Amino acid sequence: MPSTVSKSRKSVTIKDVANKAGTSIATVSYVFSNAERYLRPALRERVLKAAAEIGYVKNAAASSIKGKRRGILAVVVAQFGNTFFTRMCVEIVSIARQEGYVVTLCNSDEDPAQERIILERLVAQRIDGCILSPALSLESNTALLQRHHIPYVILERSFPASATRHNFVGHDNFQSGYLATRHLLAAGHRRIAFVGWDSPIPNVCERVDGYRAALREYGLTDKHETIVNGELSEAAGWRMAAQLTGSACTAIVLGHHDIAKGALLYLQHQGMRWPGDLSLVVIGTPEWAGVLSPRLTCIERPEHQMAVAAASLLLENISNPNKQPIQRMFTSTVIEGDSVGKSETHDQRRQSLRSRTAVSQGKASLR
Amino acid sequence: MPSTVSKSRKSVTIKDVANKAGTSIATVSYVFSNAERYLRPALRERVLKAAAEIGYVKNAAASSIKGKRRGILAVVVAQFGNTFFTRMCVEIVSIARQEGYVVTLCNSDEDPAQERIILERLVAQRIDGCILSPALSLESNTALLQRHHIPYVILERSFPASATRHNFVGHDNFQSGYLATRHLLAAGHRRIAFVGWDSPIPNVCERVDGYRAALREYGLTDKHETIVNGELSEAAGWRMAAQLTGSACTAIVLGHHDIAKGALLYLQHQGMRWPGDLSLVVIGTPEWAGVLSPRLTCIERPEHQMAVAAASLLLENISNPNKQPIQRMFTSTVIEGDSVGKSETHDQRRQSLRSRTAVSQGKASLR
DNA sequence: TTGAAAGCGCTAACAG
DNA sequence: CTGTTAGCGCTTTCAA
Repeated sequence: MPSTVSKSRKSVTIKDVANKAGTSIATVSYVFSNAERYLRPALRERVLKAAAEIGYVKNAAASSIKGKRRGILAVVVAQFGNTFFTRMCVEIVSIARQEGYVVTLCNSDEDPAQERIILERLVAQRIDGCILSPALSLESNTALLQRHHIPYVILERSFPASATRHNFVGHDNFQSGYLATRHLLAAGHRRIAFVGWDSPIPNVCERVDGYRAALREYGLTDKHETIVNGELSEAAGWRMAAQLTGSACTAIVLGHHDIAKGALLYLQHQGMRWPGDLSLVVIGTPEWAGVLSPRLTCIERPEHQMAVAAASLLLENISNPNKQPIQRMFTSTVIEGDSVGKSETHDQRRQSLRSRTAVSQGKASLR
Repeated sequence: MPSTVSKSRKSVTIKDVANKAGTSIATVSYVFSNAERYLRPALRERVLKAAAEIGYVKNAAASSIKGKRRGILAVVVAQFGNTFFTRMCVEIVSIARQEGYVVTLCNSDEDPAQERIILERLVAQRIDGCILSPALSLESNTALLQRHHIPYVILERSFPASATRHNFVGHDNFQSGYLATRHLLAAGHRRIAFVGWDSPIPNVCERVDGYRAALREYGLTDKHETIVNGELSEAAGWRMAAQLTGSACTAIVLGHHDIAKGALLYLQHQGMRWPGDLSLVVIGTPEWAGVLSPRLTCIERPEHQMAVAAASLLLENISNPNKQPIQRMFTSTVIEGDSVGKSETHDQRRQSLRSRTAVSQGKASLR
């Protein structure tokens, strides 16, 4: 794979600049990498001028093998097309640039083996740091980063066990599932389905746990649970929605936006309307949620805060590699749309509300 | 900015492997970078084993200063959040990985100065090649790449003048505007508005030209043109849609999906329905186009083909730097939704159709 | 069949 | 104040 590059002409080096400016390569090096060192302003100018004339740009690769930082960060995600990650990437890239880094974005496509290859390639590049959203809870991949002393922060996908050994930034999946469900419960719904994603990563399970916890809080047992899972695709969403139409459910928590899209398509296909025929809450904020009419009620994860936190944490760890790893967990909020209607079990609801703590975000907006 | 990195422990090098395996660094180097050179299988094995044990990974940066390729490609786009570019990026990254490259994605945010900084940083990294979607038709930025002999291909954003001097992959913006408009004309509409983006890049103008050409083909003069432009934002889309409601227009070509979103929001806010009150065609394929009901009719750009073409062209140019630059232009297609209805000027339309060439894609789907 | 040694472009003591 | 010089990790003659 690594073949020789047939450079037509050699690229201009520090030596060329030195010749042109009539000085030594050391001086040129100082001009470009050591602001402290005092140089006669005239000399400095001469070097700069010479460099500009012949178009010199310092070779960061050569510089890095002498112990200087590389100027490259990496972000490795499992679902690059997922807007949740895309948005965070945009943010991270922009923060990194302000600090003088370029960032390499990689997509493991939910495949741990791919992830391994990518990480090895990144280690080969001796990147300065890495933000990783692991495809699976594979400790062996983070071990690789550790062995090469590459600072990293785990984003969103968590390691159940040894959490405190890693820097971590994520959002509370349990709380997302809980919030979505409570929102529907507060609107009076008692038969609520959860449409999820049959995944090896823990995130989804946590959302289901949140769903369950909310039901329990309203005194509902597992007889009231309706949980369907499928693979992560629109087609699966369509299928699962179809599966649900026979059921007694009056509301659905859509656990992932891709699945939500398929489900919605099915509902429209069947001529069903929301919130009339079915109340809906989706976990995530797909672009289309606000364009649909009636608008969808969403659970918004704090993408911006998470991106900022991940980037800062990484940058801190680069400047101080001995820093203790820390974990930061963010919570989601309800973005009210018009897809949640009052259920017929209206009276029950009022009782519920009275007997419990205030459910501020649970106010259903009725269109 | 480029500060020293305080490496806690030095990373493992070729020398460590040589020691461990009881051989010379030359041999280790051959094992890892020259498959041709014959080595006693036993020795090769010994080296491999030693390397695995101490976790050696070749330093690509050091390797590159001896003339080996870097293993890094870059993609620089002007609107990273734009799904059109995001989708192509995903594709390009995946092709590049198969060839052993990691890719650095950068976002110039439509700012030529940012683009300049980014490109300088990439040159400093001595990347092997670059796919660039320029913020503006700034030749000076491509000149930088040329001076450093970095192969590149221009993506989508074209240089009007010296086109043949660059590798180029793009789609025909004129044709997109034309197709959208003709689709509406064929459905009988005669008062068609074009909602565009007031941009310095030529793409948008080309779309408007296509719009005009289609009108002319149907015998309509500039008195029938309604063109509104604003900045590139949802808010502007909303405003422009508002501006249009008073007009006599029965159909709108939405020139960009961000603007389309704002416009749609406005129409919904006003309680207007499509295609009943207004027929719509959007240039681009936003995710939400298929979720809306009725679905939006879209002009789809061949993102996949473009990404493949750009990546292959770049890879070809890397292996053969003296290759003549080539230009590849792709065309769009109509994705029929249900947002185009027959206009009242139905009779005019039939006449038009008879007197002209067949307008195959112009078949309106009536819901 | 292998290894010694001369660099690649750059940095940083250390002299002058 | 500036330049000489010894490497950084790796590749590649060239000699053994």
